[in-house]
Amino acid sequence: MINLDSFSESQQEAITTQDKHLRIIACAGSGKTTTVAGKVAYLLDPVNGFGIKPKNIIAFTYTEKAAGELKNKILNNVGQYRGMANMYIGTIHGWCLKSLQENEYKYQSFSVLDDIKLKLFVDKYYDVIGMKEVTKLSNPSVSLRRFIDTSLFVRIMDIVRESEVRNGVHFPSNILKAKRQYKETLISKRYFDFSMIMEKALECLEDDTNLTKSIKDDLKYLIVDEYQDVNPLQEKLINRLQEISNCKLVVVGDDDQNIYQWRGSNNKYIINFENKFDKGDVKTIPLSVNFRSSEGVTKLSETLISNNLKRIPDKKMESSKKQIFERGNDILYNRYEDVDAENDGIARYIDDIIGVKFKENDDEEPRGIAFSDIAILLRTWNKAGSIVEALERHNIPYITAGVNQLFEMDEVQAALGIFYYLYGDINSGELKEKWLNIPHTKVSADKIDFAISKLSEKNPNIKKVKDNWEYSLQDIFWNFLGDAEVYEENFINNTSKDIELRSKERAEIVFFNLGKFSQVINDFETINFNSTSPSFHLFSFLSFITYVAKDYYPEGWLNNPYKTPNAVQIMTIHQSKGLEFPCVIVPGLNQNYLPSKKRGGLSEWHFLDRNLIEEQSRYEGDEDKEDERRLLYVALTRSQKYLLLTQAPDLNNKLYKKESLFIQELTNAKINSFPVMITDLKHKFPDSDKIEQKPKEKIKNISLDFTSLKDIFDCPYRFKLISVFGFCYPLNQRMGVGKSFHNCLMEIHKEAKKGVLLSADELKSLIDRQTHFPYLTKSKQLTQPLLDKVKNNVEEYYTDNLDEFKNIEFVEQEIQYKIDRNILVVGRIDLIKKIGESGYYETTIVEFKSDEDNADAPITKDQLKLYALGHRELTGETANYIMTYVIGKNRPKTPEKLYDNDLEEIQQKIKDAVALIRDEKFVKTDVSKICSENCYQIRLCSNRIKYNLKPKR
DNA sequence: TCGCTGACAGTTTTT
DNA sequence: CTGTCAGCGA
Repeated sequence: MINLDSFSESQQEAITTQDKHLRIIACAGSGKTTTVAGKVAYLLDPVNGFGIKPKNIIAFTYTEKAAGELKNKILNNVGQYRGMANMYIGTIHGWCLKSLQENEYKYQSFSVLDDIKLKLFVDKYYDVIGMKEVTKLSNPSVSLRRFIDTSLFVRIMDIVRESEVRNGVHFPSNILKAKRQYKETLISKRYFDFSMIMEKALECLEDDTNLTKSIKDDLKYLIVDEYQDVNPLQEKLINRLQEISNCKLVVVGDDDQNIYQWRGSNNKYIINFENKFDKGDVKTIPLSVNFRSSEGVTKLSETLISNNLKRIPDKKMESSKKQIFERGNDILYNRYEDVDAENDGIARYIDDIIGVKFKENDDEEPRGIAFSDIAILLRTWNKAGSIVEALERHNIPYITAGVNQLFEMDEVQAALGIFYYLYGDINSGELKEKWLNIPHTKVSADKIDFAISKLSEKNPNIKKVKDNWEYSLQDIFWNFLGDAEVYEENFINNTSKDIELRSKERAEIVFFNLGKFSQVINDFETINFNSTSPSFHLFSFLSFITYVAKDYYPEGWLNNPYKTPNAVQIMTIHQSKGLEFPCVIVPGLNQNYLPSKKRGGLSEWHFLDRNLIEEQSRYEGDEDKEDERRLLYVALTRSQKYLLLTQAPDLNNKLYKKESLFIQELTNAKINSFPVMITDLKHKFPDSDKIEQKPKEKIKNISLDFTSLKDIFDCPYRFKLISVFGFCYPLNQRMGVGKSFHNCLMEIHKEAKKGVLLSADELKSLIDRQTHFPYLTKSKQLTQPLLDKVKNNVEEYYTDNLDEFKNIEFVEQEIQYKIDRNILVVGRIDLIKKIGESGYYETTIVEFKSDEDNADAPITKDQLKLYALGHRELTGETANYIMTYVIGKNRPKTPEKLYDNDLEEIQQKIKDAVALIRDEKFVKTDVSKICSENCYQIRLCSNRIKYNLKPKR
């Protein structure tokens, strides 16, 4: 199955060593992911006789993106191996959440708060969440302030839980009290934050729980990628998993690339890994050949990093010399008069290098370097602005996380105006003007007037609104856009072909920013929907925007996750980790920038005693600048061949005048003429050697769940609005009915599968536990009917289906299905039933819908067919029937026979859908029936005009 | 060349 | 709040 010949000797050793704990020290560009994927395939391969199944392996990665890449490579290696959905590949957090929810039913109804929502939550519950307890060390009468110090509080809570307490000391009582109140408040509202997921999972593993048992039985190999970035809590969890299961631990990483120490990660775990085990049980395999970079790049990087003392001794990095190093040409260090000249020099360099011949591999035909082959790597974002200006002067296309502040954009100001108007801060004329001021808009003044007039129905002071506490800002936003006919096409002004293209992009940016604003509303309402009267809800939202949101939303980024345009990429060094580029530019090599100045100002350490935390200094940066040196090391090793380092004194900032001390270290390289210093701006690359630029084809991995597929099947343009632009649906009080049903049934089925029959009381407490309506407002008249509805229907389901429970084969079975090399469809099947005797039986895949869903829609059949594909991947068998069960009506539909060509059909349908995404053909479905019946997005779609539809309100 | 003083400026981000 | 640096006096 797997061909070892394609791997280097040390890679082969890493792959085939299976009887020891393994530390793989993988230098930059050493083919780390490929090797790990090879290792997994090797372990699974029946030929090798290890008897390892997918469920015996867990692989932790640092990000979901990395997980996707690893998963993809593994799947491409193992071929037709079955049951791959049972192997966990993902983040530690992801695993913890999944395991918690599978192990303890009560956590099923919990959700995880991200950064922004967490801060909103903390601000909302300021009085009880423990923030007031945290006081200044120098002056205990000063405590953390609401809104202003929220980030500090969250950071302190993270440090307190994720770091290690120094031996012999413990936290003062106020911190402990704060921690307890913080956790209790989150739990009481059924929320986790990221640390708590890990804490709870660890607690779970410390007892003799089902989770502990399943780990003990199943886990044989635990792979941890990017091990240098593990923090103390994660290390504890990893150790615990190993201890319970006695599995082999495989850690992969590079201590020189630890750049997240300020987030608590600790290099010592990878450095001291071998000490954890007996000598004969553990092995270190260095992957020291860098297949990415030329010898020039590797030597230069090595010279730099050798100045670090706290690292694994005797480390080497050798270039595979796949890229030829051309001395004096590839690696440049340019110094300029001032920053303007520096930025201009960078732009001219880019102009110059475009079209230079480049080969990924020796045996390839060369292509011309394209814009997308070039990355500008920054230490801080504040450098981006002036570089972008220079690139614009030179007409060089670029993509960046965003230079403009979200709330400075005209369209966002206009959107915000809707709410200022409702609150009475601006008048209708001012609101109208804001909308008509958006550049290139074709939205008509009359329609704006109409939309404004409609807003009067939502005035929070009129009686109808005042008495109804369900007041959705999101809904107001969508309806305004609909009434005003704010469609994407209304921002495209096509006069000439060239302008048309740009104008299309501009229209997309407008919509992207509006989508981002929709997410701002969503973040706010997720936390604050159920608390206040309409007028106070509006007031709080505007306060949030004015005082808080600016800091919480640093920028709106326009990054299409599904394609990489041919443009220079501007990003931070941190973000560039794991990436590679033929050409890397590192500007601003000044003291205080790279290495950056230590941070002053009010910090968490004014509230939390430094002496309590083991190795506290890593949070703040070390004296020897080792952290910053690693950062430059990461930047340099992103380059395959071309590297431009620049420096110039900044006339406007006295801190950035002196050259970085790292330049000295680079110059001290023993190799002659490293680096080559020039200050002239002449052409470096002769035009005669250049050919046409040709971007490298970067096919991104796509992982799709049924929700996104459903959007594409129904209407690709809806997919664009939701998944590309990011518009969010309004929240409402009834939300949670479907999920409550689903969770109840899950617990019932899981218990039934174990053979447990529930008493009436047990069923009642089950329903209690699983019923959750996160957005119910204070007006209580809805609460009881909703609770009754879930209760009655679930109880009825239980009694009606007692006989069926013996046939349950799988509950909540995860599936994945690989469509082609880069597309993975994932999902979870509610229920699979198996009826009959051995040798002759029939399987039925069941999907539950509540009566509010459109259970009869053909799309539901597609969903079931897709699950059947996943089921076949898992078991090798094709299910016989598919069936929908409508809970509200408590009546199953008759199972439908499933045919082989059903599976082929759905497979083709998915392929077609993915092709639409890849080619960005987000066409509007041209069927008025679909548009009118179930499309909320019709408000933002020109089909509304075409079919003259009035959206339901 | 050393020490003092005042003015100035002010990260990185995933789960 | 605090690291950094230019300017100043000795």
